[in-house]
Amino acid sequence: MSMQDTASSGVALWRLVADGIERGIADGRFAAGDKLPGEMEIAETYRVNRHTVRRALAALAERGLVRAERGSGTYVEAQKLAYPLRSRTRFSEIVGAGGREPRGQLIEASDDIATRELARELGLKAGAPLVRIEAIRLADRTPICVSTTWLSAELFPGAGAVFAATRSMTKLLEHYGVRDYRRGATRITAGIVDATDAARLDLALGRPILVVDATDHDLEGRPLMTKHSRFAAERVEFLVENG
Amino acid sequence: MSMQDTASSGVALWRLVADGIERGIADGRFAAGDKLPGEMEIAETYRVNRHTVRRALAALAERGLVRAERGSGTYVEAQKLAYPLRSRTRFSEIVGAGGREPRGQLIEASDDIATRELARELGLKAGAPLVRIEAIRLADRTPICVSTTWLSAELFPGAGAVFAATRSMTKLLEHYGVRDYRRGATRITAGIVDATDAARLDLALGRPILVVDATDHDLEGRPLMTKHSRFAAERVEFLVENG
DNA sequence: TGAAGTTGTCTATTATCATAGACAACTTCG
DNA sequence: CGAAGTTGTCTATGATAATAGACAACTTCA
Repeated sequence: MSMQDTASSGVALWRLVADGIERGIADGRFAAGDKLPGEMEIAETYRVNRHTVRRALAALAERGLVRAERGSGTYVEAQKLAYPLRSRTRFSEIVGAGGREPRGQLIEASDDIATRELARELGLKAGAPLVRIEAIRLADRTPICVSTTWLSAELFPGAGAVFAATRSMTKLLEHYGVRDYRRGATRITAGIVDATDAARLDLALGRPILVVDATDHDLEGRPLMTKHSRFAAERVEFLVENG
Repeated sequence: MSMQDTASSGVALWRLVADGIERGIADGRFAAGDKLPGEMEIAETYRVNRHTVRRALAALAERGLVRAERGSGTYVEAQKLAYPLRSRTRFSEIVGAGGREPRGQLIEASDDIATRELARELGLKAGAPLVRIEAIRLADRTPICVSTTWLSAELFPGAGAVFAATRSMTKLLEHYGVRDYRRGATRITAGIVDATDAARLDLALGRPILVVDATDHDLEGRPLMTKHSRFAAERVEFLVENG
């Protein structure tokens, strides 16, 4: 198989190889710390040139998923991010606990108007002015999730700019004097990634995603913000703790 | 966006455009007979060169999904294949009823050994010799499903060669003197396509598939063959008729 | 120490991807 | 008819994708 001698599918060969290896890591065939097969062996199993394998491994290494050691082999770096769903959920703490570096980045901030549903979640009237923040969160260099967050524009004026500077929801709330907050009910569903999120999460089109809807409250129970998050299903594992 | 000025994702631009249009057809934004937007307009919405759009449309036209009319426009040809699940289910009849030409093709035939589960379905002992047939079914030039079929090697010796010649399970059974057969219980689940099936079905990696497991019996209730089929979810719609 | 196996780097070639511009051929509609 | 809009075809250019072969640099292990 190659881009030259068969009808092209529009998907580069190295991407097929990279996806195959990533799937192997995701489903446990290659565990964290494991040594991958040699480049030659991978090339033979996929019936592909060794350079094509190297392109695939380079893409995975660039995301921190594998690490090559000259003369020795290529090793699996990452594992599924264990993501406990607790009342006090902080992305940075969860990622940091796994020894990885949390990062956040603003994609877009804009003004919005509360739908009836958003208003109910936030304890506002329908039509109330909102700030809508579209952000992506990464562990090391691997995108984990994209979130759409809505806050009251009256309570948090200029929230978009503050998030762009701090890159953290926790610090954003601190900026407005909120010292602590808790997560309310969380709804989890699954779906297929759309083209926009696929590009943001560096996911192949149509891969499964975990969809999480949740609203955070301050310690008095007043709603602060409501979120709609889409997680790359193959990179994260939710842990629900009973009790 | 282009292959040149951004980090490449390993998926060709024309494929993204083609997938977008096909999704539009699948979810009803473009109905059968509808005129698509002009090539220029599509190019603008995807921010892509017109030639790239033409490449995408050519791929869809080659599969019979759209039809271009010079000077007029490009029109949607296909619609989801309505696939009724009845006791007497024949792929060729279902496809023919929709005015499309059914095709079947052998991918691979090999000997196999009955697992406990396969043996139970076929009324054999575990370890009994089987013939395993891997086949793909198309409506016109669009792949609809890939099936793995197991038959008893003792009852149907050389079944692989017969299927390769006849390209039809019904004719294969006729060759061995089976004049009619009925479908037993059918189990339907969903999943994500793997790389092998994705290539066979001309599906993007990770797209949803409908997984059907079923066993066919002769009129006396003796099991003939058991199947494991994977349908491209976006091209087919199962109809379950009550009664 | 030395052989075998591994990743890293280099050159080279061919096909595909994407863009750009121009014009022909055709349909639709006023 | 004639203008506007559509698909079809041509040439051209630069960047990627994939293959092939060779050799260096390094690690592991007997």
